[in-house]
Amino acid sequence: MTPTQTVKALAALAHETRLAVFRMLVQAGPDGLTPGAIAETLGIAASPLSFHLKELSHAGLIAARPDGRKIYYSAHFAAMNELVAYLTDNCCGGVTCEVDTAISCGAP
Amino acid sequence: MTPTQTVKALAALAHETRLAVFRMLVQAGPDGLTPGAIAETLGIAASPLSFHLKELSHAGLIAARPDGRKIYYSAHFAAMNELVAYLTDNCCGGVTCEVDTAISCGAP
DNA sequence: ACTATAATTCAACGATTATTGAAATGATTG
DNA sequence: CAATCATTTCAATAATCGTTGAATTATAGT
Repeated sequence: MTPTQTVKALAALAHETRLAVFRMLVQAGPDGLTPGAIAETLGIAASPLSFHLKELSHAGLIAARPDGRKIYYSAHFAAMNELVAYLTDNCCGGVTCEVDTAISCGAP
Repeated sequence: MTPTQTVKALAALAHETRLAVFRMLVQAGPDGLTPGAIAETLGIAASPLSFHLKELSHAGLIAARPDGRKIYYSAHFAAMNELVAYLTDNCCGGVTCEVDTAISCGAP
C-alpha cells in the first residue's frame, strides 16, 4: 500500500457520515447493505449518501455488488487490514514492541 | 472514543506529510523525535511541520515532551490502538469473524 | 547582556471538499 | 410499454484546509 493510497483511505474515513457508513458495513459483514437501508438507518438523504459511498469505493474501502435494481455495498476487509498494518508498520523500530494487527473478516 | 474524536484522528492522519511524520514517530518509539530531526529527514520547512505537529497533537495522536529548548514528540500508542479498535468494532456483527487488534507499543 | 538556535505563531491567498435539490439513469413490475 | 423503485449525476453554493514567509517566543552558550 502506497502512502498516497493510505492517505486516500484515511481521508475517506475522516468524515462523520462516511465513518458511520463504513462501520455499518464492517458490522454487516460480507453480505453488505444497500444504500436504501443505510440511508434509512442513518437518517440521511440518498444523494449525499451516494456521494460518500463513491468516496469510500474510490478509496478501495468498500465494494459494490449489483443485484437487480439494488446494489449491495460491503466493506473491503483486506484494505482495512492493510491500512492498519501501514499505520503500525515497524512500530518502535521493531524493538521491544509487540504488534499484532491481524484482522480476519468475511471469507474463511 | 467518540465518533468525533475518531474523525479528528483520521483527518489528522489523512495528509501525506502528517502520515509520514506519524509513522516516523511510531517507528522511533517512546523516546520520540524533535521537529528539527523530522524536518531534516523529510526535507520540509519548520513552519509547516509545526502546523502539522499541532494537528496531530490536537487529535491526540502524539504527545510533546519539552527538554531544554528542544521538544520531543512521540506517538501516543494508546490512541492508535483505540482508533484501530473503533474501526474494527463489532466486525461482521461479531459472528464468524475473528478480530485481533491488540497493539502493544512502548512501555514493556 | 548578546548572539545563535529550536520551535511556534500569524495573516492572507489558493485549493480542495461537502451540501443541496432537481433531473437523469437503469432495471424490475404490472 | 408505461409506471415505479433504487440509485446516481449535476451545477452552484458554502465551508474548510494547506502553504507561504516574516515575525515572535524561549532557551542555551559565550
